[in-house]
Amino acid sequence: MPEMPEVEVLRRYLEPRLKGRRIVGVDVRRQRLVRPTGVRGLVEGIVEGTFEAVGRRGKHLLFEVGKGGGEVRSVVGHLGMTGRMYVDDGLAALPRHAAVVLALDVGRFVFEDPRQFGRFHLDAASLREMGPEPLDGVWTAADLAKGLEGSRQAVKVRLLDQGVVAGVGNIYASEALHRAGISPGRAAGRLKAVEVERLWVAVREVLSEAIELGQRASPDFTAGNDGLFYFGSTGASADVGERFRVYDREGEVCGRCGGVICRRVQAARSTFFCPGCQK
DNA sequence: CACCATGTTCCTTG
DNA sequence: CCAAGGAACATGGT
Repeated sequence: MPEMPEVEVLRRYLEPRLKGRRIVGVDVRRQRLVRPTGVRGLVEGIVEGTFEAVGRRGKHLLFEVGKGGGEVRSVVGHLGMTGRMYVDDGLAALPRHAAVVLALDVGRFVFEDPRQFGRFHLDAASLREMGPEPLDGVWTAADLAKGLEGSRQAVKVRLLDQGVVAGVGNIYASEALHRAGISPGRAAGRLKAVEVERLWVAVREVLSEAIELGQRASPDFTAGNDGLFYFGSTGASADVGERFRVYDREGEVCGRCGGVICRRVQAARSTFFCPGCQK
């Protein structure tokens, strides 16, 4: 469930449930997810530590674990495509693809990930080349212009580069371009200033509205259920149909211009757009 | 069986 | 150097 809005909603769910909890056991059940730190490094780094905060950087979660004496270790968590995290009372059976399970002084933290593209490690290097946060009040349209200028890459592909702006993924890239009325195949460096401005507004709106929707959806984080998930799940599924204006809507009518929504492939990912109102 | 999937990295080719 | 395309990772849904 991974783009920035879903990660942020998850962060808001996790932080109050983890803050102050002590880690009494670390059970790594899928070793590939703790690379490059490794099982021993992770266990030694956080066991007997206490969660002090849960932050976020782009699509990464940052678990601040205090080890006493003022020492703090940052666990970097990434959901990949299919990762989920929740806190429960530890009584239910673990999901089939449980990857990392933390026994807490009260309750249990579970990270599961069927495809195992996610990460849970102590390596901060993965955060270093990340671009600005889109909603932190610091990122400006001029910053976006700087990220696009000189690039002949398609603007849709450019938006997926986490160094341009952190947290935009395949769904919200399509959504933002539709909202801005910009065709996804345009060369990034050839957008006019007014178009960059529209895109900047659209990125921020699309992301912040998704966070609000996720907050309203009263997520149910039981083991087999994830109310934040995009499709086909229980929980917020009633809202899902209205969430996206173009994503996964090939052949449907565009709500803005009445045209037909198209799908094309860019950088081996599906892009959805309306040729009628995206120029 | 075929094809698709919210992410990221690596490799090859032009 | 840049851009694009493909494969890889591993599993599940339709």
